[in-house]
This record gives sequence, C-alpha cells and structure tokens, in this order.
Amino acid sequence: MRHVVGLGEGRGGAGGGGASFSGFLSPAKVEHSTLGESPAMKRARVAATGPKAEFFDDAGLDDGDVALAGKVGSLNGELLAEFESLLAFYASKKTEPWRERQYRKIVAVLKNLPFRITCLEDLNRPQCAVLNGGHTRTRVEEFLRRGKIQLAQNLQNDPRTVAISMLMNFGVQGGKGKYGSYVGTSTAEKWYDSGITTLPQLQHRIESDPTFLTHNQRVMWDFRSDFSQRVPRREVELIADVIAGVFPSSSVVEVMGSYSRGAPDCGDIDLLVTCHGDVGRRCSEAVEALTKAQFITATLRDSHHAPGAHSGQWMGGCRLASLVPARPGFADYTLHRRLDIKVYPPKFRAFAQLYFGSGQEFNRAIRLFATRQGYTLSDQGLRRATRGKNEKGEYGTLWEGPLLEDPSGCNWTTEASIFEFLGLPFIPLEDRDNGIGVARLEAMARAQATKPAAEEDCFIVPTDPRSVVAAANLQRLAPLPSLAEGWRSNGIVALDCEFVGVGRNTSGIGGERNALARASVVSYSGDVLLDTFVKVEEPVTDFRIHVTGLTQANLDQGISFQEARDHVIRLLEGRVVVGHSLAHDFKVLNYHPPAVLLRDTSSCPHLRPGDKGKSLKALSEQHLGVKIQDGTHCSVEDARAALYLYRSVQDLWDPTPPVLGTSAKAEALDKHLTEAAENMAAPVATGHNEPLAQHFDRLAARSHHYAKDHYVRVSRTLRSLPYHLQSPKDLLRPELRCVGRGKAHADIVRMLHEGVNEVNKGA
DNA sequence: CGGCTGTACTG
DNA sequence: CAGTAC
DNA sequence: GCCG
Repeated sequence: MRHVVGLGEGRGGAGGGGASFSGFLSPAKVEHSTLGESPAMKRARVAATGPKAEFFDDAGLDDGDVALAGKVGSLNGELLAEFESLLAFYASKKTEPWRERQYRKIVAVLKNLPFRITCLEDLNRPQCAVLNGGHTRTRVEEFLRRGKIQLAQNLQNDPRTVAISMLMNFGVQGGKGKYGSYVGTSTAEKWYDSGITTLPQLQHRIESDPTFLTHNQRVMWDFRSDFSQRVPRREVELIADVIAGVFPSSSVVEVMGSYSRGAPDCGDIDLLVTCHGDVGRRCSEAVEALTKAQFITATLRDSHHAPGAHSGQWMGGCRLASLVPARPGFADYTLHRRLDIKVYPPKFRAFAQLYFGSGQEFNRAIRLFATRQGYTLSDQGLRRATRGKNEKGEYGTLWEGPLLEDPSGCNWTTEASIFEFLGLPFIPLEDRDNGIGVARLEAMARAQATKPAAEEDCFIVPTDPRSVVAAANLQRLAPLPSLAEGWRSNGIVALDCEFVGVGRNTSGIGGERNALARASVVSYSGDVLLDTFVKVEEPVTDFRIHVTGLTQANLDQGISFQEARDHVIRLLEGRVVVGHSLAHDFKVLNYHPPAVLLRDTSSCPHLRPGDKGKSLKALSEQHLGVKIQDGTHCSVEDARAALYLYRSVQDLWDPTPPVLGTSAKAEALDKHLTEAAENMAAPVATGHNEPLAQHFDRLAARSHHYAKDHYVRVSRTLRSLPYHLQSPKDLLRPELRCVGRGKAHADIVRMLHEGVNEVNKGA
C-alpha cells in the first residue's frame, strides 16, 4: 500500500510554512513525505532486502561495507579527484562521448565506493568492474604507486578544458550533474574557437549581441545564479503542492529525482504527474494556469498539445514568491527554480517512475538489458523488438511489436512488475544512481548471456517417435555452416505444419479446406521449439494419412487451434521464418508476417531444382544428400530439412538481415522494398558513385558522433549501389532513404548539378 | 571491429 | 539534421 | 574506454 499524503493533513503536521495560496489548494494528491523516508524509498527498501543481500554476498562484501554505502565518497578522495580531471578533459571534447561516459561511470563508482582502494586486488571486487579494464586499471596502478596520475596532472589545468567547462556552465561553479545550460560541447567549442575564453568575454558578447544566445540559453543565462542555488526539501514540497493544485483531483503528483532519494536539498525539481484523460491537454491547461499566476517564469520546453499523446511535458523555471507572500520569520521564496513536469496516463506510471526515479547510467543499463532480452523499454512501456543490422549495414531496430501487457495481470502498476518481467531482481531506488545498480544489471546481463537459449520458450508435446528417428538423418549432417554472429543464428526459426482436410468431401481427395493438425517450429540449431498435435474442431473428412500419418487419436491428444497459433506466433514474431511453401502454413494459421522476414525454400534462387522438381524431398536429396519423407511426413523433419537447406545457402541468399519498420509502418516499408528489389536490375559491380562516396568519406572524417555515423552510412550506401546516381529523382528510391532530407541530400543534389569538385571547392 | 538508451524538443 | 536535454 |  502506498503512502499518500493528502493536502490538508500534510501541511498541518509539517509544522506549517504558513503557505496559503488560495486558488491553488491542491485537489490532486501529492505523494511525498515531509519527514524522513519517502514512500518511494520505503517501497524500495522493503522490496530490496532479498536480492540486494544476495548481490552483496556474491560481491564478497560484509555488512560493514553495506552500512557505509551512501555516505562515502571521501574514502577515495584523491583518486576521485584525478579521475574527475580526466572526466573534465574528455567531457570538454565533442569527439569523445564514449570515453567521457566511461569516465563518468568511474567517477560515479569512486564517489560511492564503500571502501578505500589500497591495492590492485581491490579492483577485483565486483563494484570496481569499471576500474578494472585495460587503461583504467593501469591508471589506478600508477596512482597506487606514485600517489598521482600523470596524465590527469597534465590535463588538470589545460586552459582549453577549463575554458570550455566554464562556457558550458556559464561560469557557474559546480555545474554539471543537475541540469543543462543548453550549451554543449559543440557550442562551447565554437565559442572557444571564436576567441571567447573567459567569463567577462562571454558576458560582453552576450550583452552586445542580442542574438548571440538561443532562447533556452538565454533563460539559463538569466537565471544562472538562482538556478545554481539548492532547493530545500520544504520548498520542493510547496512547489509540488502548487502543481497538484492545477491538476484534477484524481491525479497523483510525485516528486522524483534526488528528493525521492532523500536528499536534504535538490538541484532542481522533477515532478511526475499521473492523471486520466488527455495528458497533453491536462499539461497545457496546468501550464497555462501556472503562467497566469506568475508561478511559471520561463519555459524551456513545452510539448505541443497533441491530443492522445503518450505524455505531456514541460520544462522551465518557476518561483513561489507570487503565491506565497513574504512574511517575517519565514522564507520568502523569491528564488527562481528549475522545474520539470511530466504528465503520464496511469498505464505508464510505473515506467515513468522507473525512468525519472533512476539515474542516467541505470536507465541505459536496464534498457540495454531489455534490448538484449529481445525487448525495448522506455518511459512509455515495453515492447518486443529485434535489433540487428539492416541490408545497408546500419545497426538498428528491425522489428518492433505493440505495447506489451503485464503478464502478471497487474497492468504494470508497480516498478517491481517491470523488473519481474525482465527477470531482474528488484533494484532499490538508492542503488539506481550510484553505480551499484548498474553493476548488478551488468552482472545479470552476463549471467543471462551464458545461460543456454531459453528452454522455457519451448513447448513440446510428445508427438511421434518417428520425428526423432527421421530427423536423426539430418542431425548427422556435418559440418554445418559456422554460426554467424547475432541475427544470423538468433533471429531465425523454421516452421512446418501438417494439415488434414475438413469440409465437404467433393472430389474424393481431401476435404475442401485445410485444418491445422500438427505444428512444429525448430531453432536455427535444429532444436525443437514447438511440436504439437492440434485438435480439429470440425469433423475431419480426410486425414490424408498416407502423407500426414495422422489419426483421430493423434489429434485428440492435441491442443486447441488458438493455443497452437499463439505458440507459433510467439516463436515466430519478429524472426526470420524458414520453411517450404510457407504460404500454405500461414494461410491456415491465419498469421501473416511481413515478406521480408520469410525465407521460402520452394522459391530460393540459390536452390535450383534438379530433375525431380523442387519439392522439399527433392531439394533435400539434391542439395543435402538426405532422404526425407520416406513414408509419411513429419513436420519436425520437414522444418529441419528446410532449415538446413536454408543454412546451406545462407551466405549467398541472406548475407544481411532484413529491414523492417515498426508494426504500423512495416507493411508499407515492406512493399517499398519489394518494389525496389523488383525495380533494381540484377546486382552488378558496385563503385559507380565513387566520387560522391568520397565526398562523404571526407565529411565523415571531420564529423563526430551521430553526424559521422550518418555520413559513413551515406558513403557506404552510395558505394554499394548497383547503378549510377544520375538525377535527384534517384534519391527518392527507397534504398537511398538513409540519405535523409538534410545536408547529405543537398550535397548530392548540388554535386549532381555542379559536379563534385565545385561542391568541395565551396567547402 | 563496432556497439554503447530511448524520446522529443528547438533552431 | 544537429545539438541538446532528461 | 570497455566489452564480446
């Protein structure tokens, strides 16, 4: 049961700040405790005891260490300072986002490590994982030996780093780690390169040129002094009450961020509002009222009021003073505060809590974990997803399913349900921003990775001893093509079904329609994931026993059609499906995955039929040298046969993974790709667009991060095109979609008109 | 060698 | 698209 | 920078 502080009660008990803001009496509930433990902390603490203790046992920690956790930091002060210098250096360089991240993790761990590092062996403790890599371990070793890290010493006073850090924080000390100034590494570097290196210079430039700053930068500049002040808990609570006052009474307002972790004061205020109805509209209405009341004093970001949006959000500055008149003996609340408000419908509440209650690294870690499990996790739910490389070699989401329901039936009411779904122990709030939770997630991920393919995914009803015997021939096939990485083994299954005839028996051969009687799915390694008989609702008019070998007794052992279909879809969804004449199977299953995911051995250009035709039996004999379907068919055997046929030509037929959009877009995209494939002449030598490609190589060489990735993609795509790019119209072709509509597009158009050299002269 | 969270704003 | 935020 |  959650602890809910109603408005009337909370105020009186808290000793009364004397705040009376008529018109802003909060109808909504505010969830926070005015003293001691917050409900979120309590929730976390209660749920934490089991798994946390386990983790620390594994970690080889004793209770003393645990007790220290949370109020340490000075234990490794000197080492921390060294790494903070290194972090500052890399954080000032836009070319080093990943090193920066790594150092950020290192610093986070050192700040919270419950023991002092005195020897190299300490690095073997699991919490020190990030310190135990190649470079970092060497640096720590150097520190233990000489009491300092030379590189850090050298970089510590690097004037460029110092200046850029100053610019990124508008000269405010202790910046970073609270909220952004809207001046990142790129802008700061630009300013630095233009000669702005000191605060007075920056100030002069800002004052003399009214267009120098963007709107958001201007807000952060104007309020930089107020925003840098910590907000006491008491004021956070008052502000939460104000916000609650402008939302419907059924809403719930929760204070997230450092407040929820018990901090005595906060850098900014992060509020999660859960309300029914159109969250976008509720958010807009609230912001409007707060602006009218002069509570909101600046806006940094406001979600457009899009009806039916999944969330509404507003970011900006606020001040209590207009609502809480100054009175002698009480704080006058004149400081402006950074406030974020996010509004979600109840179904996303736990996801939003998870996101806004955790630190960045924890969120990245748990989302990465979800991805590795075949899901994608965000503040707006959980979906099935497969990731891999598409045909252009870009890494990304190949397929994404609809929002998942909570299998526990609790409708994702708690964060715990999300952890449970992902197979993770509940990680308490206090461990979600200090590196400990991240370390636990990474440990879980590693454990998961070494676990064999999920056996609980398999659903096997003992069917027919022949399936084992018959398939043995195929199992002996060796050597199989080496298992390629990623999607080439994980994302592929093979399907085969057996049918019996139902309906009016007109011709004497079979019923007029097919009914599913047995379904089999095997993994890339040939293991049976599903094999079951299926009950047939209608009377069977033809068992086709010479082919299927099935009898009424077999079907009676089976599961219902609906059940079988669910199992099949669960195993096939988002995966490449191999089979022979799959159309029949999908028609009967009434399930139609996008064509880009299908590999039908009956129509494979690399499996040329021989004299005996292109039946599965003939192809197996011809290409695999194996006799199958000797007597009646076995769907496991047939699925394996199709799988091994596929694997025998996989490199030729299927060198790269399929491209897919999200569910809604999938069909359209699939159509595009099919058309593109048809339009495109048979593959010919590549390299037709070398000069264009080289242009993007040059751009890539001097770009960074996302921009660099983009140019590399464009270059690669241009090189691999089987035709000359001649007119801007060609850019409309789907295979060139990755060019986008921006600079790359413009450059290509210009180069087509003016020639490559002209364009490069300009650049 | 190449991936490293996911979403959404502003300019 | 690039930059930035959370 | 780290990891597989």
